[in-house]
Amino acid sequence: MNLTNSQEEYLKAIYMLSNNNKEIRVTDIANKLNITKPSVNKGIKNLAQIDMVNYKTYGEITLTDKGMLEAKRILKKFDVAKLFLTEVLGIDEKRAEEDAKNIKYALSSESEKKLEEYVIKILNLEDLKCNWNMENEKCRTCLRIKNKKGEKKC
Amino acid sequence: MNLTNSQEEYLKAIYMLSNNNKEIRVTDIANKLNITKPSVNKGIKNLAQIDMVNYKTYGEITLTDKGMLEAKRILKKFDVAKLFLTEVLGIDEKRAEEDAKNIKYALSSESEKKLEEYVIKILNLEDLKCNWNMENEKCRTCLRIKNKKGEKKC
DNA sequence: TAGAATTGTTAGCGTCGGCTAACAAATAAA
DNA sequence: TTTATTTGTTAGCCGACGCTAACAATTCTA
Repeated sequence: MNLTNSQEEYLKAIYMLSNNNKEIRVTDIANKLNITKPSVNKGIKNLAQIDMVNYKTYGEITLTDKGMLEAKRILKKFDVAKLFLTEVLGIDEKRAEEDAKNIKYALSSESEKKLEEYVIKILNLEDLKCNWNMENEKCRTCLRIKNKKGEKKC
Repeated sequence: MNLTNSQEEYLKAIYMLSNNNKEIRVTDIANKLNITKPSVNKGIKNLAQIDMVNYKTYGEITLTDKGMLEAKRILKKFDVAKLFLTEVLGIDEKRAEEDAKNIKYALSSESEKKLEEYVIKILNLEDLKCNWNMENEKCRTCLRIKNKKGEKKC
């Protein structure tokens, strides 16, 4: 498939926004990614061409099945990198998110797998199947509300 | 300064090649980075403009003082990332170098610092001031030949 | 429902960083 | 020293991905 980092960021943004149960608009993505609407427009058309998003002029933006799979793969990588940065290295969340965004693209799937195993081991977790969506305080997988004890998994 | 990843790779390549005590030519860099000579030519002219390398048409390519500082900073980051991947995660060297190349660019200096501290702690090292240059089997800092026991530092 | 505000699109620009094709300079060999 | 080989440069193309300016469609509101 080989998406660019920019394309991955679009898919990630759409996926995260899709938790809010409202139509996703160009403006939402532009705000989330801090880029202009024309850039988003171009990027989305681009992703529609490779069948990652459903989109037609002035229409709603949704992920295709293919796009959804990719988005989940991307988010997983991002989550693993962020978790490592925050929980293992002790980096603050803002900084960690910024770095994880780029690290996720740098990590081969092999390294990601190893990093995930490492994080699980070090933090004494059972697994990382469930990750918290920091966006809306729900787990991305099971959609339960994040508890107040700051637990890392469901 | 804010160099691009491509620019960092040029500086890193020049620095590593400069251990061989022979004139660095466009071809050397092209071979090392696996890109074409015209691309290198453009890249080097670019770096000369921002005073990172000394270069004039058909001439030798060397790092300026500024370029040397940057190169060392870049290599350090790369080394830390690679060491983490190989020694902590157990990733094979080829893969680790490929990933570290990109990770080094993704890491903020803050994350790099924390990662370095972490690697030092986990591997029970005193420090990372001396790193092996895997290219020519000499330590980048003290230039001693790598010993056969596979020691990680001088 | 008409006009204002918001949202979305198009066109075109600029930079980065590769590439090929073609040629020029330098070096090596006959 | 003349030719062949290697090395380096120039010109120009292309895709990715931002941007602004201008305009079009849609939606909100008075």
